[in-house]
Amino acid sequence: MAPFEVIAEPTRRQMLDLLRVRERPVGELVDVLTISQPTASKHLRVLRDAGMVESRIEAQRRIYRICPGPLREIDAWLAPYRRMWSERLDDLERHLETMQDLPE
Amino acid sequence: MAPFEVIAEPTRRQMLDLLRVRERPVGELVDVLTISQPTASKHLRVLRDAGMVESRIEAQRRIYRICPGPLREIDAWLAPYRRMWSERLDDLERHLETMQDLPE
DNA sequence: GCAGAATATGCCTCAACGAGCATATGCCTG
DNA sequence: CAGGCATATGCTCGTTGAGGCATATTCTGC
Repeated sequence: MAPFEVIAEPTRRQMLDLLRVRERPVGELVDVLTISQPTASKHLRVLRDAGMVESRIEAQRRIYRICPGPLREIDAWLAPYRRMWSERLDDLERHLETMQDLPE
Repeated sequence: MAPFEVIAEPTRRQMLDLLRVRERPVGELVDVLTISQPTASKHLRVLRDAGMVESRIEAQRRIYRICPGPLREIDAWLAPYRRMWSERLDDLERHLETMQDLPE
């Protein structure tokens, strides 16, 4: 599944947001997000297949941690648009300067 | 439709990429992307409802142009992860410096 | 080895989405 | 105002994805 589709799912974004803070076992994600355990496992499967998380085994638990790498593809696609905001911001700044020079 | 779901569709991302360069009529998007005209119109509808494009009428044509605003939501979500790459890059740099200090 | 905890998987159902096709709408020209 | 061009919409169908539930798997401690 492509990175863009992976993060289209709100629950998966929340999972990444939680794992970004610190690594966590599945049960903790289930508790915090109040979702069923199978649902959590399936979303984690998708995230793992997409290379966005890794899991480590600790006793009966699987501790998941984030791998932000694949998100760079999204960031790369977004980059040109980010420049557009900056340009528009520059336009705004110039406009404000003009307003200062020529107060109506 | 949420911005994340809108850009999950490859054709819609291509449309945005084309409109980012310059505004274009529907027919041009149809030709460049080699998709059917109804398909193009439907995707443009989704993009318009999401506030990512605007259309202007010129004779029988509708000229579409980009409105990058809603993409900022995606960029905002992505920002913390972008910081993670920077940190890792810093780690790599420190590691390389250490290698220089202690060549094995 | 067994009971139980933690997680993964399989199967089913339902809803949503995208494409194709036909058709409607709007506008311009002769 | 008729005919044609450009675009939008409606309908249908096939596919996909997410959740619920039951069950399989794996590990631990006794």
